[in-house]
Amino acid sequence: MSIGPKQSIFAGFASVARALGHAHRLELLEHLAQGERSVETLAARTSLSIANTSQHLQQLRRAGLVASRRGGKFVLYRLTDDTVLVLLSTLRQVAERNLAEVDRVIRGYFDARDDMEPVSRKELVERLRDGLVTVLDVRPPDEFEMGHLPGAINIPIGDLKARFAEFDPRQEIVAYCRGAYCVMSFEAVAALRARGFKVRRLEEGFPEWKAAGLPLG
Amino acid sequence: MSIGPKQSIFAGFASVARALGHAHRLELLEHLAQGERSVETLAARTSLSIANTSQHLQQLRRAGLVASRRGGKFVLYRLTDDTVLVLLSTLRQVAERNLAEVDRVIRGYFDARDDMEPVSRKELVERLRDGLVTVLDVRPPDEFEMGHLPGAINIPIGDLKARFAEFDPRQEIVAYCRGAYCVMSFEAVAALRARGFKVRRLEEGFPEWKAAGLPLG
DNA sequence: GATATATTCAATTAATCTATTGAATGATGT
DNA sequence: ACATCATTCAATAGATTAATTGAATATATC
Repeated sequence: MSIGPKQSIFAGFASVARALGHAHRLELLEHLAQGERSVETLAARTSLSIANTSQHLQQLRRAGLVASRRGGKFVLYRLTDDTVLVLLSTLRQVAERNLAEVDRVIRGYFDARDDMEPVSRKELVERLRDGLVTVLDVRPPDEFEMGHLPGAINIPIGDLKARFAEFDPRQEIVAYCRGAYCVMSFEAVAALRARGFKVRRLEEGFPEWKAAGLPLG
Repeated sequence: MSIGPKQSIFAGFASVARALGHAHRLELLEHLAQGERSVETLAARTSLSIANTSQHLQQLRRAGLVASRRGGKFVLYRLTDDTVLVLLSTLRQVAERNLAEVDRVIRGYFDARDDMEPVSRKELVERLRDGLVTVLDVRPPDEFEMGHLPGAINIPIGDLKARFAEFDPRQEIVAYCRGAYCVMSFEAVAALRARGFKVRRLEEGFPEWKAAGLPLG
């Protein structure tokens, strides 16, 4: 006998949750949050095989989390819509708050590098208006090209130490990256502070700024 | 070699998502959203064996989604906090919007019984102030006892037809239940409309009303 | 049409998940 | 201390998921 409507609905919800139930797929979603990407590029960024990447993307697509289009030889994947970002953000908040292991990694790695309160999007919008802040995007250049905060300068983390002279020591720096736990913005803050700069991270990352409808560069 | 902090964080987030990845666990969470419950009661409400219910609850607890306490012989489970509700709500929105199978069940069953826009919490707060609406809670009495909307009358769905006389035909009725797809409120709306009453559903259910900090009965 | 590139599919293996069953554990009552 | 009730644990079997490998498919170029 078939199950009831309630069970069917819950089965559908569960299938979305299962699609999020692997670290590789969450990482793929974080990359797609920066913009549309091919399988090959995603595989390279995540160090997964192309076949494995493709399989994970199929699962994400079947769950309605990503969509794809053909662009010549390439199949380009993107997030289906902004509610996927909200879902990822809420998942993160529950895990941060309630999982001891997650809390341990946050304290042991992330907070050890930057335990200051990140700058809210609202606050940064005001600071940008006043023109009294340097905005630093530490993502790779191709992600910067796909979209960035207004007035942001793009210095990938690997180039940072070679480009310290570009910063005005009198201005505070706000650094941002792909998302709340993108290692690069934490490393950038640690490195800049070690050199005496006043620097904080932006809460979350570029995708959330964009989804909030805030101005882009 | 151990994985990096980013991978550890994603693994933690993924474990929360996996815990949501089964229809039985989502149903258990919906029941717990109404209030604290014992394993035995949850098993009875969901028609699962006690051992199976206990196993699913262990997974939910390990994922930080539920917590438990000993109350004499009984172990009482509850949702860890309100962000779990937000997570469930967002999961539902993504599934509603992006999964064809979920859309098919919604249209074929739920919308077939009530395709009117549900009443928002904000709107109901205003209508309650004016005193021009009847609020109907169709959950079982024990859930009603754990908490309900102000002024609500409790008529479980099985008793509804025997108690039509209790409704003032001049007043609109707003019916609510455990959540957005609780079958009982849809059936109640269909039955009352068939009898000529003016009736709509409340958006979502009691847990969301309570989490919004709105007054309780 | 042939070749190269990008991607997906199918088969296989290993790991993980789910439900069941019966034993073990904890609390209560006598 | 023993019996009863409620719950959890451990073992097992079957189902599902993940990664790999090689084949198949789709597109672009010549």
